[in-house]
Amino acid sequence: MIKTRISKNISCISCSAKHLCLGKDLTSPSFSHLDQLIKNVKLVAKKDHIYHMNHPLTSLYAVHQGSCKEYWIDENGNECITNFYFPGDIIGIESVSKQKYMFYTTALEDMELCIIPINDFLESMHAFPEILKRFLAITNQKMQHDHSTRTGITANEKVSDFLLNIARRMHERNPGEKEICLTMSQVDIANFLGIAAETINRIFNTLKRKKIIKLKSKKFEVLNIAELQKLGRLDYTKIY
Amino acid sequence: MIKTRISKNISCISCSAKHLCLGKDLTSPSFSHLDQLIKNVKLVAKKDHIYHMNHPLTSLYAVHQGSCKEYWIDENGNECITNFYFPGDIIGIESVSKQKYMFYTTALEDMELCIIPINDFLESMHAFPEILKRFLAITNQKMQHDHSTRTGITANEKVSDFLLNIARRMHERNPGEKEICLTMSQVDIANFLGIAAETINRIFNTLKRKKIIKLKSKKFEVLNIAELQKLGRLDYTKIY
DNA sequence: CGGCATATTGAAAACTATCAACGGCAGTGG
DNA sequence: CCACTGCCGTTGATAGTTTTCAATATGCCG
Repeated sequence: MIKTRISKNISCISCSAKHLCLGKDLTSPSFSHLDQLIKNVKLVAKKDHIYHMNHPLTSLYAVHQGSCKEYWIDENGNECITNFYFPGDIIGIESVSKQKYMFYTTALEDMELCIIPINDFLESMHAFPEILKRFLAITNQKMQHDHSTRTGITANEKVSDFLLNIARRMHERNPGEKEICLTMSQVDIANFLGIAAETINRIFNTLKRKKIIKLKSKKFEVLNIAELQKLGRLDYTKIY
Repeated sequence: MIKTRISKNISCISCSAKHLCLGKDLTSPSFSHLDQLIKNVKLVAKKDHIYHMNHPLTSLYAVHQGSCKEYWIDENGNECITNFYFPGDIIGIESVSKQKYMFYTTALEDMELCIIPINDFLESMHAFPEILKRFLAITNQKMQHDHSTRTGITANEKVSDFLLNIARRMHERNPGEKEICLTMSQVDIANFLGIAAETINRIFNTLKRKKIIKLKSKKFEVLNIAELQKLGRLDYTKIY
């Protein structure tokens, strides 16, 4: 198993997520600058923290490989999951202006994260309008995404929207692959959606019975996307 | 009653919401620039639209006076309210990068809105690092705010968090006044929180019976803030 | 003074959480 | 290598919450 540590050498140019990440839409000088900004990779072992809530914000991270969950702890000690992140996602954005991390983030599997030093990055936005524009776009996209994960009202709607959200994001990252690995547990999904884990499990079973999804252990696949959208509540025209 | 129209002459310098709005923390050259950027005020009558979903984004708006609701319409024709805005709030932020409004917004009462032409404003961010910094701070604040309105799970938690949210924002705007005017209807609150209007009404009555709030017609007041926070779920350390 | 939107209340139905028990699987340590 | 342990997923029964439906006030605006 890998240990959490810092490693060197990484390149945006050869990254498989560059069509989603910070570098998207950047032209030559901006892109090169960004590529040079990211010098180090942080390796994080499954279950380890990427950062802790209230710690000073030193960098944003771009997920290069793996997945993680973002959460806070309520007054009763419950883990309240706020987001899941996958390759190409930037984590820490909501924490920039307070200069401290607003949440905890832990790896759901062994991860590789590109370190984006925050001060260098803020300077880059001033120097390169394209980078500013891209950052605003990512921020906007995050606002829309975070909103879209909270549209469902009933448990059925929430679960349907959640599965479609995951399926869509995985499709962006690997269009050829229909089978998705759900790296988070059902308990994690329950905490994220604010419903009981048993309810999640029962809805999964119903969806399996209706042949709308396939799910075995962590292996997940949407079989009938139209039907799943009908069960959900999300306005898909707003996302694409 | 006022008609929806454009009016002239407005000044950030004398605005009562300048400690909350775009101009907050700006020093002399940036502040003056911002002040000059905002040339016109849009007057919107109660129930009229400020903008329509999917229309091209021409400007952001700063609420100068009044309040409004932001919403979209789901596939069944239900109005899904995503936010309420009050003086000093900037509306349209989530729509910047797509260059079209992502939601409908209508006035809950007669309003005065400062028009922030989007192209001029984007240029200002390049020219004045302070304005960029302030915009990033507002964007961050919005992300945190939008998140904080979605932490509650049970109906009681949602209503408690909602009332505290409103009370806190009104206190920022008018610290001396304990009595708050709830400009939105109970049906609006229901649509916003994703629970039935009858449930809202019953929880309001329970809170009144317990002397935690006072509520008569639109006039609202928190009588026991500590108790209301206990009923809610929000982590208040993250907001202040 | 209507007429319509909003607020209120009760009763029943639907939904979801909770509690409890069990099976399977993976990682740990002997 | 195997037994042990703990986490995760599964299922049923029950309790609790919330929605829905229906009927009745209340209040505001023209």
